Amino acid sequence: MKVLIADDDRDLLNLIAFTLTQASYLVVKATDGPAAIRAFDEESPDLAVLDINMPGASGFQVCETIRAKSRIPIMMLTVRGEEEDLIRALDLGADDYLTKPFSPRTLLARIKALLRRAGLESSAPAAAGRVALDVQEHTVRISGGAPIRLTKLELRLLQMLLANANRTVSSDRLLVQVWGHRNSGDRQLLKQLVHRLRHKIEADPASPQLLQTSAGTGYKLVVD
Amino acid sequence: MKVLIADDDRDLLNLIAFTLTQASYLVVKATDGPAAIRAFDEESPDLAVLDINMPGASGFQVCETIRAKSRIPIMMLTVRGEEEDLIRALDLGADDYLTKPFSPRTLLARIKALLRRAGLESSAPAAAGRVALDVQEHTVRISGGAPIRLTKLELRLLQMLLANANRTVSSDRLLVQVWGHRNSGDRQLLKQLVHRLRHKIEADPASPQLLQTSAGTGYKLVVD
DNA sequence: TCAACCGGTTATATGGAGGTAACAAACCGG
DNA sequence: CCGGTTTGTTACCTCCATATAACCGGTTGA
Repeated sequence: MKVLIADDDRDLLNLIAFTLTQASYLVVKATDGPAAIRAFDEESPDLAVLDINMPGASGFQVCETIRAKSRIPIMMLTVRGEEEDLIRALDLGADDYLTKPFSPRTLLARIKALLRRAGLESSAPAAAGRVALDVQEHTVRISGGAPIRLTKLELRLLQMLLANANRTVSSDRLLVQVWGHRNSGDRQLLKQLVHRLRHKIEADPASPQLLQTSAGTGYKLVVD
Repeated sequence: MKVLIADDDRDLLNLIAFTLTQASYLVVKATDGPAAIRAFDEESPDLAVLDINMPGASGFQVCETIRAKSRIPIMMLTVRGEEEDLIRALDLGADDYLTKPFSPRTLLARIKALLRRAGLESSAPAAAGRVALDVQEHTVRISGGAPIRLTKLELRLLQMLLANANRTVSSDRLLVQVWGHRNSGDRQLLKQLVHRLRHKIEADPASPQLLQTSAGTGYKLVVD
């Protein structure tokens, strides 16, 4: 689990980095807005912690930029007494905020909560019905069969479908969740991915039992 | 395994000492800064636990003094709400911190973690299945064969993999654990290290039985 | 009826990840 | 200071996941 932290206060940055590292997160640091955006592009973190007051681009701009490309959870940091900032931050798509000063432990707890909410929680081996997903090993087992190895994208897709087991997920949502950006014009990618995944997990890929199509909307994972 | 504890609160000191003694550590006690430094010089402990607020020299000074002479793991104790202290402590080279109040059990767990990280773990020579690691001697034995000498990095890599035997460990995590910092862009180092280690421990390095790669994720040690 | 659209399939190009080798730099004990 | 070992760096190769494109059949609605 990789976390991007952006704050121009180097001491605070290091303290946060240390705390998260101890909790076995991977940390990517940035001390100003442009660096944060660069780090986001290069490292593709799973979560971002952004200070609002930073030189270069403000936390707002960083938040907006990231949101334009990705749906990862974003937590904003602000100083007490500037609550109106928060409204703007949440408008721009931030998921949570924390008011300085805060204890490292608090930050850690909130980060865990965010990740849990985003369904990215590291440990939990997600499972529903006959589909058992092992995120760490990148494998699925269907009806207790042999583990099937999945690629990164296949795993993401299954994660999303599994999180909404037995319910249709729209193609647009899947595109955003799996690829992070992409306009919904890019359906070809999803078609391909579904096709490949079916060949891996379906007994008869021509008539899918698990990964079914919901015509005109999207796909659903039927787990019984 | 010898542990130095410095805290001016005698009750807490005794509680910690008792806990550690029960866990079969040797304990050296000090109730102020100068005593702590003296004890360090005379007893050469393997790890130090330092309260930040102490009469005489503060925990900071003690930390600095010890760091100037030694690389033993240092854990700082502080009271809740003084997080800025931690920044300074970590700057001075402390390895971990704990906020009072804490449970003895927590302290013990963190101490063990520190020792493990430093490769000083007292407990049983790490082993799982056919892989037996002797951390002191920097050697492995595979299926009871002859001991194989390992370099520092090889040892650490193997330690990490052994600690998660039969489970995939992500490349990013391995990089952080083995090299300590590093941007995760530096996968080449890991590739090389894996390559070298395979040539040492695998019967046929071209088709690894022990140190297997999990494509797109990382590596795992299969010990059966 | 037919054109537009949707979903499935196949084929091919491309880029990144991992393996290997060779070499350079740093380290270390004598 | 020397020689060997360990670690870091660069380059190249291969393979596979992903991206891109084209084609097919079915459905729908003008």
